[in-house]
Amino acid sequence: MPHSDEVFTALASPTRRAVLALLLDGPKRVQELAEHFDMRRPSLSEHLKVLREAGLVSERRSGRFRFYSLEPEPLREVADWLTPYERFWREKLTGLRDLLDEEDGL
Amino acid sequence: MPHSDEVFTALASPTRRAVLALLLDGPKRVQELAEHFDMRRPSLSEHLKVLREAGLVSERRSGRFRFYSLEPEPLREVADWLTPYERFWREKLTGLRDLLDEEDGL
DNA sequence: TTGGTAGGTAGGAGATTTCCTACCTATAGT
DNA sequence: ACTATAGGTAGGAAATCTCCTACCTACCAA
Repeated sequence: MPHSDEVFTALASPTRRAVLALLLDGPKRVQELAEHFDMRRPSLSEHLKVLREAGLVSERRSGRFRFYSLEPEPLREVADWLTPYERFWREKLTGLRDLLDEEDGL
Repeated sequence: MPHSDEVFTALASPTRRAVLALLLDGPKRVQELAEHFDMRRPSLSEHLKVLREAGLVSERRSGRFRFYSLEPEPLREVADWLTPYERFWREKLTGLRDLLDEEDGL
C-alpha cells in the first residue's frame, strides 16, 4: 500500500503523468513507452521505478519483454484528498458561470 | 492561469498540502499557519510562494498582516486529469477488473 | 555456444528543492 | 521619531532529482 506522499510525488513529473496516460490504452512494453519521450531508456526506467514504488503501475514479464500496466487504485487517494476542495471550486464555478458561460469548456 | 505542471509540483510537498488543508477553515495569517509546522518562518514563506505561483492561494494585506486564502480553482485541473482514470479504479472496486486481468496480455 | 535484443542497475554531473541564518521593508503603537 | 512585529528576500549548504554513459542480466534464436 503506497503512501500518498509517493503518489503525489510520482505525479509531479510530466513524464510520469504522460506514461500513465499512455497506459490508459492498455499494457505496453518499455520500448513502446520510450518512443514517446526524448530521453534515453535508462532514464525512463527510473521514472517507471518511481511509478512502481507508488503502486501506480505494475510489471509483468513475458519472455524478453516486460509489460507495464496501469494500476490506478492509488489515484483514488488523490481523488479523496481532492474531495473537501471540490465544494469550493464548484461554488466559484457556478458563480463564474453566470458571467462567462462559454469560457470554461465544461 | 497556472499551468498544471505548477499545480502538480505544488501538491508534491506534504507541507504545502497541509497548508491548503489549514486554509479550508478560512483565511489565515502566516504566523497562524507557521504554528503547525516544524520549520522556520522563511521556509514556510517559500512554500507559500510556490502555492501562490500555482494559483492555489492568494494573499490579502491588512495592516501588518497578510492573510492567505485558499484558491481551489487550479485543483479542478487535477480533478480533470484524474477523470479518465476514475473509470478504472471503479472497475477495480466492483471486481470487474479481476476478470479483465487475464485479457491484458495482448 | 555465440550473438542480439529487452531492459534493469551503478555511478556521476548538473539542476533543483528545501532548509537555514541574516537581513530588509512596511506597518502599528508609543 | 523610535521600537517592535509581520513577513518577505538573499544567499548558501545539503539533500534530492533527473539525466547521462557504461555495464549487467535474462531471454531468444541460429
